[in-house]
Amino acid sequence: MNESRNLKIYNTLSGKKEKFEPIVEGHVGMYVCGPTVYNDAHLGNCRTYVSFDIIHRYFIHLGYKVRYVRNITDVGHLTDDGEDRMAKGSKLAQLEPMEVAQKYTLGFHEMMRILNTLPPSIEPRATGHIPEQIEMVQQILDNGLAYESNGSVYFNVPKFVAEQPGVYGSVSGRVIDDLYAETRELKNQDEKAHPADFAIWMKARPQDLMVWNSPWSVGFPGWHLECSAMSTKYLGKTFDIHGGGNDLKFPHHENEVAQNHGACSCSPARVWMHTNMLLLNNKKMSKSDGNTISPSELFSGDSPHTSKAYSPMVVRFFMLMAHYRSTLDITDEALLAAEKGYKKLMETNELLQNLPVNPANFDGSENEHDRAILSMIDDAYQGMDDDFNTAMVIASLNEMGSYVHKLANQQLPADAIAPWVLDKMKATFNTFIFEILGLQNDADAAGNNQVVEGLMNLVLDMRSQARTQKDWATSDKIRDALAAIGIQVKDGKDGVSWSKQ
RNA sequence: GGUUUCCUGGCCGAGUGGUUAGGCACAGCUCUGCAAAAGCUGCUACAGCGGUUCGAAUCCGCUGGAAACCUCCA
Repeated sequence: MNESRNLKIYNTLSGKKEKFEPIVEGHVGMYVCGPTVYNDAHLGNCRTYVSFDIIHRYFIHLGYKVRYVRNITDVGHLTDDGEDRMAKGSKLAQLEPMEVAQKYTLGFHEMMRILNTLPPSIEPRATGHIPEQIEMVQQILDNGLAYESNGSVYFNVPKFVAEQPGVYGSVSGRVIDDLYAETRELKNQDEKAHPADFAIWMKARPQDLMVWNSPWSVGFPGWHLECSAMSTKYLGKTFDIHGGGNDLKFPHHENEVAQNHGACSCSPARVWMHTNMLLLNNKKMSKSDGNTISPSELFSGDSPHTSKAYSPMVVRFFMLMAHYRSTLDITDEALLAAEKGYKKLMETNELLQNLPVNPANFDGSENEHDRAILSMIDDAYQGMDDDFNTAMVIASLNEMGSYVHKLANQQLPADAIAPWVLDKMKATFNTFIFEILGLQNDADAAGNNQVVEGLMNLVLDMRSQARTQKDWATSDKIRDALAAIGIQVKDGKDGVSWSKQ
């Protein structure tokens, strides 16, 4: 456990950054609302889960034992026409509902793997926790905070507000009176005692396919219940962190909190974290209104919004250049900038790891360069400690990168930096880039082929010979031919290197 | 209509009551057979108008603009 850290996290409940204090020393329990698997994962989902991946990774880095729970929603959400989403998708495709869920679950996992996110500790499915949800409905009924109406069960919001004041509205910052004033045309309004009430169990209609037996009717659980039931089951009644996208604050998270209170009179999570939206054309990306670019379109370049393909790691890096609580606008120009920045950082790290550490002629004193580098390392940690500010981390790494290049180019003598400081910088780079930011080096994957490596060495060796003989025609032909197939030759001071574009 | 958030240099994007974020682009230079690559240097902004303050881009107010939520959504 790294005792020196002073991690602060922005808590939606208080609207402030708070020092993180785990409930159980050395352990972190974190629940994040997962995807609904009735469609391909879209980039917005990816951003949220990349953001929480960083949080997950940093807790691990700090030495916490983390239980990270992220659910798969494979049932229970209604569409505008009142039909269960999963059922709708399955009817269109003539597939079993669970077949649809399985297909998109696998696709989601593949996308998470491509983006190099660590898997959660537990990934519970809503359909696998129907008994737990029924039990929770019963508890809420027993506590008098819900009522049955025509086979469905509704959460009694006004009663809850009266009995446990100050809770409802605390996540979304909504005022109760405003909520009550929003008398809209909603579904099943006639069954509800109050417009603000919401279903925790829905009686099925003939067209609903995914249904279960319950004490009240054959039906399915309410839209927010799964997270309440599953977080309680795996993390306890009160746990450290609950996260999700900004757009889930209301009604999803608000109702979730109400359900937990309604069941056990206790607050589910101490800290609520919300990630901000990914923007396209300066608007929220959204499946429903078509303002979207899919991950695969981004990776293949097959989109009207981009000029070329971007690798998953470039996309991940792009996301990390912004803070998770800020909106992030996707533009081709910004992606291009991220791609260059990513490649440069990777190359800088290669350069750094290959710098010789030479303690022999070091005089033992700590100089201004050492202090500057140590201060930058500290900045990187402070960035993470300040509500996971990855943008600050990247800035610090880039600043250190300037030193790396100066050393590599001998603009600074090799012994300008204390050996132990250089060692520490090497370790810091590796730790931050690969462990905490979770980046992978695309170049490793591309060049990790002995045949290619051998051929390139041969070709570049021939070019070097031609150059020694001032046979520019031959050397330029080799260079241009390689460029034509996307390989860039880089003539450096200490020899030739190459990279795939 | 209600609630909330945001408005930073050519672009993206951090941060802060007084001192260079960083990246990309651009310009100059170094290196180089030429080019590319790489490095160095430069480019110093904070929507507008008021107020608080010794001092505000940072706090407060107003105006303008944008977005999110209020309906499934990460």
